[in-house]
Amino acid sequence: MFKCLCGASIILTVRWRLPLFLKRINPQQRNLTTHPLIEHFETYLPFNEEEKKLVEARASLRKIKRRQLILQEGFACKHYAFVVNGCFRMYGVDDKGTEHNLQFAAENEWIADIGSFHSGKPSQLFIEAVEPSVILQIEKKDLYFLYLSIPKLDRIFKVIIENKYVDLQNRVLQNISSTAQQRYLSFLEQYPTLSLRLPNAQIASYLGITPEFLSKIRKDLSER
Amino acid sequence: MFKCLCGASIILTVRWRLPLFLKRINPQQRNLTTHPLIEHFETYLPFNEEEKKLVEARASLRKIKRRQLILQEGFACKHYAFVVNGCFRMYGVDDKGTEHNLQFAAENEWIADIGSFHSGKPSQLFIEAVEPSVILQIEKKDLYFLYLSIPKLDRIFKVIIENKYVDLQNRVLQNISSTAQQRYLSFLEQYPTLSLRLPNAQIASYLGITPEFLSKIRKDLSER
DNA sequence: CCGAAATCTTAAACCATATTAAGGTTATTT
DNA sequence: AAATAACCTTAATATGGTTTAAGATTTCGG
Repeated sequence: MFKCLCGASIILTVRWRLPLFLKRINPQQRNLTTHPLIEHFETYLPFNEEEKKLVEARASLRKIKRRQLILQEGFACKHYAFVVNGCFRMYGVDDKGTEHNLQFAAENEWIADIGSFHSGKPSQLFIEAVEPSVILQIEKKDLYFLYLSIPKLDRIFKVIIENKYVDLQNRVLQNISSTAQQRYLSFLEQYPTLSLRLPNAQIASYLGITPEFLSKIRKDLSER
Repeated sequence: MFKCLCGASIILTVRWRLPLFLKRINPQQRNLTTHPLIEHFETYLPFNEEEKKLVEARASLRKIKRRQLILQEGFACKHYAFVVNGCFRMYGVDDKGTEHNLQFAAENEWIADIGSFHSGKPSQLFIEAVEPSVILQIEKKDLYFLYLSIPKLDRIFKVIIENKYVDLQNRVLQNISSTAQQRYLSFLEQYPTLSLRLPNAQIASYLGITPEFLSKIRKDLSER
């Protein structure tokens, strides 16, 4: 039940009300009895009532339109964003103006430019909603406060980022050792639902190839 | 002075004696008054005497020969290794038998297959000493004990891995957006000392190119 | 429901990098 | 110091992937 090292079981309480527009966006997909962030944290370790209140008070809900940016190159990354609903991409732009997708984040995932967030320096990256989305965002001072008042959050975020690190490392290994076709096939395998939600051009950008070449790969694959 | 959020200053005590062979390997490079791991941790947060003893009791020093493996594909990764002296590479092997370097780790860096370490599952990776080296290694049960008895270690390792994550993310961005020449130049810039210690073939493998092509890149660069 | 915008596909020419094979140089071991 | 192993370079050929340009299809906003 828990993603890390704790056997105790949890009793969920009905306390938090999801705004209407959230239900409209995706009415059936989510259990509406708990605050999404608490639900997320409790997949790692249990939280008591006081801790839950601390978290809820410092996370603010925000609705994001398709194509809206929540981080722009040149600005510091001010928030950690937890995706309640929808999907985002984080990308960099090279000198020719071409975008390169570094990461996608859908429901129950975090997205932020971690380096810029902690250093306060201008980011080199963009984060854009690829679907109409809802996030819970936490400001730096609030997250730091939460780390101090709920020490197990250090543990939880350590585990979260360890898992992201492992994924990223596998991606690097793939990038330096496989052909584009192999990378595309493992993307489909690793992110089957994402691959249906995203335009192919976005997937191509993530794989480090042109949309044209992905098109060719898809043709080759379908002809077998 | 500290790498994270704490202003207090530290008083170093002379308590730990480095074995002779370590001084032989690299006599002048390191301050010999403190245990290397404590020194490392205290660049993040200060440790009291009791905490230092806990850490020292659970880290074991190990001397590794050049080309010796400290992790092999098919075995679980049993230790977190902190490099006191020397240099390691972590690599995967593809179906053709070609090795692909994922990461190097020199003095004061950690190296482990984090996924395999936590899951206990067989690793797909190798970790090999590229120089005669000395490490301090911590077993899983000891590290988990330390996490429980010294909670700030959660914080410290969270920050360590956040930094590694940011580096890795930059590498992914480079891989999907730059030519091999650009990647080689930024490798030289980012790791100037490593680039002198490593054989070019190892650097090529890290960059995801063949040694022959790196050779051509170096020729092109020298002809300008 | 329409028009505009975004997305997907095809194909030819071109470029970056791999492969193969060979010879030359530098370290390590004995 | 010699022998061996590891490492580096060169060059010809082959391949994976890009570029460009154009047309076809789908999606979205009004």
